[in-house]
Formats: sequence, C-alpha cells, structure tokens
Amino acid sequence: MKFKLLPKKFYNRDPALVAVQLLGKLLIRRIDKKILAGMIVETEAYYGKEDPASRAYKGKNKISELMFDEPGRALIYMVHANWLLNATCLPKGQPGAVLIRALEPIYGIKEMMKNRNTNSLLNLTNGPGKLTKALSIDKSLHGSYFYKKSSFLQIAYFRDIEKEEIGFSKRIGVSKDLEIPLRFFIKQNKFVSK
DNA sequence: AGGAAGATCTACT
DNA sequence: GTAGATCTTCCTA
Repeated sequence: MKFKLLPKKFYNRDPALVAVQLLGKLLIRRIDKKILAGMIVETEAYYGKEDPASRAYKGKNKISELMFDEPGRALIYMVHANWLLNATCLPKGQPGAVLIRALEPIYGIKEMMKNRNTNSLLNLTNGPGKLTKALSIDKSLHGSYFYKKSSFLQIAYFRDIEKEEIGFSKRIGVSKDLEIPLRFFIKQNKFVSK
C-alpha cells in the first residue's frame, strides 16, 4: 500500500488550523512489515504561554521541549497511566501542538483488538489513551518525524472533509481552558469520544 | 527519596 | 455521572 505523506510545511502553521486539517487524514503505525492505521476524527490544539492547559505554559521542560522544536514531530507522554500522541506545530522556537484524540480504525483492526484486549470496534480507538494502546505507541516513538518515509509513525492524505462536516467545542478534561473552542471533530462519526 | 499532579479509562450505580 | 485505579515526570528536601 502506498500513501502520500503530509509534507513538513503542513505542520508549520497555527495549531488550530493544523488540528482542523488533520481531520480525515490517516495515522499510520508501521511495525515490521505490517501496518496499523486509522483515520483521524478528533483533535485538539494547544498553544504556549498564553494557554494555561498547555505543557509549554510554564516554559520548557522535558515534555514540552519538543513543542519548541521543528513542526511535524511526534510528542508522546504519559498522563493518568495513558500515553498521549501529539503532533508539533509552528516553526522552531514557537511552541504549539495538536493532540490526536480519536481515530476510526482502517487497517489492522484484528491486531488493534489484540493490543487492546477487546472485541468492541466502537471502543477501540475512541479516546487519546485508547488509540495509542491500539497502535502500540509509547515513549520509544517520541520525536518521530510524521513526514519521513523511514518513520514508524506517519500521517498521510486519506479523505477530504467538507467544512460542513466539522464540529467544534471546548477541550475535554482540561481544568483551565481558554474561551475559544479548540477541539475539532468530524460530525456524526461514531468514533469521536463523548 | 517521596509526594503530588495530570490533555484518562473502566466499571459501577 | 462519578469514584477509583493507574504510572510517569517533575518538584522539593
């Protein structure tokens, strides 16, 4: 299977814009010669010092460091016993990231079910911690380049999403959110978390 | 060395 | 709808 990967410059923009445009794209996890992949159906945007919910709110630390790095890299860290997957945005020096919150499973569904130890398709990847487990994503993939052919973690073009299909709301599970909605999802998709 | 926090998940009512 | 479990990183001493 051949996929056209998103170029680096795709990520070199405002996180909210990248978050919207990541909807309908394919997240690919390569393991040996197998692939596990799902369509991105839900995202959230995070900023820097003006965003109290951001890891980069208080400047750099080991986790947020990568948010200041070049765009198009995988930022992975643990919260509440779950690995969360983000894509870095904005040019080097400016912090920004998009959290991938939910996928619609496309390839390797059997394998994902094994990883998650469940038979329920609907509950396979409908949450940030669930999708990382389903695709066996962990700290070892931290810093991967989404746009490189050699990466084990990639994002490719898949489906076009119309403006009318996109819904938005405030971010979920965030104690101090901003006033503007920064969560984006595909309306009427069954795999969006509630 | 120890404790607290955190962008969650599951199971239960 | 909510309580409890779970684990890694960071902060303070």
